[in-house]
Amino acid sequence: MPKKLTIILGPTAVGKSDFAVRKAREAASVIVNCDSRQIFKELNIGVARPGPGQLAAVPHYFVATHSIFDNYTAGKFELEAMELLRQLFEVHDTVVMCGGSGLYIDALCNGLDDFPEADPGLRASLMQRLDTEGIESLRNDLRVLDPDSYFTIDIANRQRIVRALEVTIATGRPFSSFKSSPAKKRPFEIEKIGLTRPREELYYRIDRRVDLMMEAGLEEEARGLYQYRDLPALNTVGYKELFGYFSGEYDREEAVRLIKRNTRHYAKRQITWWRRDNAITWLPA
RNA sequence: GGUGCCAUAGCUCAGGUGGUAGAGCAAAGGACUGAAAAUCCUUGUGUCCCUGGUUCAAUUCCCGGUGGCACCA
Repeated sequence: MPKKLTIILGPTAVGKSDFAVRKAREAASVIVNCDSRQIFKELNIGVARPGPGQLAAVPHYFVATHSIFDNYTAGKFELEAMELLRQLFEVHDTVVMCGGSGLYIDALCNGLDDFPEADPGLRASLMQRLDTEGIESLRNDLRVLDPDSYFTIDIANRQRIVRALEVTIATGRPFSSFKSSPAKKRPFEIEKIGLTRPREELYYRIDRRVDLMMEAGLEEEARGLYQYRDLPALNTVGYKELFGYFSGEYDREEAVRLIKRNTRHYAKRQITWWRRDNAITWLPA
């Protein structure tokens, strides 16, 4: 029996979770989350984690299973999700995956290139240099150490420069030399279903959902995490804006406005990411 | 009813002594290989309320409308 992974994707607040639950029940199967924030047990309200009803209806994996202190990455997700799927396909012919993290989905479907483990302290020191010496200094290093990357990656993007440098320095091999592997072959069929809604409707749902999150106690949840606000995992829409309110940069109303706006921007970026993927079957939600 | 002020981008408003206009916010488009709900790049979207007049030319000046606000009745 051929195994099939059905991936439910689409912009935030489009209605993926409910759709995935229906899909999983039809197939008497389970749901594997591929949302980079719902995976954290410390984040609940602000990341619209599946509710008790949804969790009871269908077994969910990778929901609230990891910690914001773990330094999670797309690479780890690829490995862990592949191992999980291997186990699940021993029991099921179909598995449903649901989530909005485009990079995680691509990592799972096509695989990331196999970069060796990087030194964890290296990024911190590069970030330090970014602060003290400026981005131009790191650019110059990259131009010398890995000219190919220097001319191909987005030179205005700090994260890209730091990433290329950290791999190059840690391994002694240019970052660019790791890339270009063909897509990895997966031992199962992949079906991608993208959910869509008219932009106006999607934005209305986002605004309403943010209001509901605030009513549900998002402020308290964020307040409890304020002390950890520098963790990468807390650089997250719904939390970072409240942190700004807590630190006195603006009032609560402004924080809510920013959450709504940034969620809309996020949805737009997701739409852009998937627009180029013609393996997706698009359905109205 | 009278008088005054206002009418410009999706919103709040600048501006031009006549040559079709620009800020903030909002928004739109794009990129993306271990931070990805991250990070980065690009873009002003407009009957300047309507009609008529003056003028080579009116969004700008003038007459008259319409709508809004304020004050007086």
